Amino acid sequence: MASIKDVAAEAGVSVATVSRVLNQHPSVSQDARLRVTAAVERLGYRPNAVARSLRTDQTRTLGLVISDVMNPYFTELARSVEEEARALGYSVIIGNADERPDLQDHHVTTLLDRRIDGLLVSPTDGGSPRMLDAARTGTPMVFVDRWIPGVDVPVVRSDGRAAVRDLVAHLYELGHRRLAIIAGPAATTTGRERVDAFREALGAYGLALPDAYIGQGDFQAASGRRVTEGFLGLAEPPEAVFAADNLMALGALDAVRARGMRVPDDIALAAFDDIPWFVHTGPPVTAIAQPTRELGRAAVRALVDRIEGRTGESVTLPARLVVRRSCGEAVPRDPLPTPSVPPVPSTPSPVRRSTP
Amino acid sequence: MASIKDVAAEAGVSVATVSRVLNQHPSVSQDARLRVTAAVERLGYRPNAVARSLRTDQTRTLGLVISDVMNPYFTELARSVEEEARALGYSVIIGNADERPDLQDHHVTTLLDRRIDGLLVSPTDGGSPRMLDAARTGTPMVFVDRWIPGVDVPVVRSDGRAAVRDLVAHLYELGHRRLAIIAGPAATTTGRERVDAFREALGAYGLALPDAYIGQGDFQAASGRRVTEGFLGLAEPPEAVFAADNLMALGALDAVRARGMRVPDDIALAAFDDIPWFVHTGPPVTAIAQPTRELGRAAVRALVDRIEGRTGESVTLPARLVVRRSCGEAVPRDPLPTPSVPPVPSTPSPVRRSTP
DNA sequence: CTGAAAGCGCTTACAG
DNA sequence: CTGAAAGCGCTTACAG
Repeated sequence: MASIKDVAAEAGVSVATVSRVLNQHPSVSQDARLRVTAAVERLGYRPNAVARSLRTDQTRTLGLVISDVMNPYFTELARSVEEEARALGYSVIIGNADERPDLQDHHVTTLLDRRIDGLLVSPTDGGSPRMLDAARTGTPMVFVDRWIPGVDVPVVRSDGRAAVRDLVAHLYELGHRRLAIIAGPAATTTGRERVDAFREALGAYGLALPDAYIGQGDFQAASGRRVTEGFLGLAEPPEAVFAADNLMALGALDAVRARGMRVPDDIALAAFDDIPWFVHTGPPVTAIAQPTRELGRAAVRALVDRIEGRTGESVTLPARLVVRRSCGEAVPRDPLPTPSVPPVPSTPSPVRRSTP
Repeated sequence: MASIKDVAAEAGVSVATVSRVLNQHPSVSQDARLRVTAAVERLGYRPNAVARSLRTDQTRTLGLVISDVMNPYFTELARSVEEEARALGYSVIIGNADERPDLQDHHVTTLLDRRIDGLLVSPTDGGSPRMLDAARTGTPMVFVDRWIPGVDVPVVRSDGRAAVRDLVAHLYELGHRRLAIIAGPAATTTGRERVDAFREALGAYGLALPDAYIGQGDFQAASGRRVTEGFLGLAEPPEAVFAADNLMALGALDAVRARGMRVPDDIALAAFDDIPWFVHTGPPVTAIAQPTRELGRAAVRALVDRIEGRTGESVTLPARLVVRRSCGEAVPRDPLPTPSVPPVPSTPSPVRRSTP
């Protein structure tokens, strides 16, 4: 592969001049510029980003450590992160933690070894020593979706409290009183917050959230199935189940189906995180939608701000309820599919019905 | 961040010795080794992968350019690629082409600039000049899923011909005679092959595939919707529609639903590529499942073989039909979810019914 | 406007 | 077994 030396020789100038042309340095003669660009063209030369990084001490690369790529919510987040990063002139390297702290650690280490300019993390747990260390030693860093309390890093996330209140109101209105939740890992903020928000919303209706109605999941489908089986085996099973993410809702559907029961006739179901498939499940699933694209964008902007010496602030965007038929609403049909990424609503927490 | 010099100073040896310890070079005294490892520990030193890459001319990184991350099939492929790469000591950088040739080109260029050791590509089109160039100039490369004819690069893919035959047999058996297909882009091999296989299978039953029953899609949901609307508007609409990927099947479901019609009562539907959600759609969708994990694994192995100077051969694995209810089968219920990634069957093309 | 030279953080023959 | 030195491909003060 041609190097800058080859280009210099071909153009009859020094490598310094070639470098200047490549980096649009102003003080290069028109003549030199022309000869260099011609030589670059002839040789099909492309600068070696590795060498450039070593010299400039910047890789123009962002690391994104995500909890689980197979989760459509995170896939979409990753996509929007890459999009915004590209627009700002950065590449992104994705590390998939698969909800495993050890894997998360592996990726943080690898990314840091590669000297990425900044790190975007959706932590799987309380934070590995290496990650905490990176935060402390000044690696530009931003948390997305989930965060670690007590660590001084901006957080870009959405607030689902109002949407959870709307969901509980919706369930209450439909006559459901025994409401259960499939929680995420207590080690994650989203795992804890969604339970808290749910409990608080129930409280407003004078409803309790007994321990038996809090199932411990891990954000993976299998745990949703397991927890739901437990719920269905109770002497007094819940009338409605709220899954704290879309994969556990999938597992819940599996469990209900395996029992030969039906949603919403036998049990109501709702999920945190809306995804395109929820429009097409049997029945379509009522869900709380996050402004995923906007979260990804905001996270990248905050991180790049930090990298480039600007402030880079935390951002919280509202989530909103999307009502479908899985909680028992008496709606005959769902005529139009809901777009998976609706625009951010202007009002704090509008309840949107996918059936006009 | 501590450099190798700091470690050398701390341990009282030369950087050469530090490097030898780091790379487990045998000829280092026990004493030196101990002092170095202690110094590394104390300083929290991590070697700079950028510098190492520049020196050794290898990045231990694979590039993966994928047609569309939001497509669950490719997400799963990417996941298994990363898994296998990690097992072999490589990282992977994913570039999402979003089915856009210009984006594909952008990622290929970026990846090459970063001097990745090898490239895994699922081409979105006939191949950009830069990619073809990379293949010609000897960048280790392997095609996955899709490939470009005439380019001397190993191909790892699955063969869906037998499964498509099984699908047509299934549709025929259920009484369907007017069969249509939502095709992928003609610029992709999978786009062309699936139509060919379908046409060939129809021929075996004396059935034709008229032009009006070949809808041109682009592997994205919107095109599946558009094409299906066209089918439904025909004087003589098809009785069954075969979508060449899962996203277009999603779009087809949208279109049918928007018309106030139902699957399979009004029209049968089947898809290429099986995904976990197909178990839960209304109705569960009959699909052709690829051994996705195995494809990812095989692709990485072939690529690493090439990188490390071994041969690296093409691999073709069979796809298989998974029958559910979307084609009209008289099956009352689907008691157990189909695993999204079943083991590779030993027989060439077993028809698997998800309902025993 | 231009070039020679130093240096980014490593690895690795080479000599001892 | 060990170290001094060269060199990977760039960028960038510094001098002219």
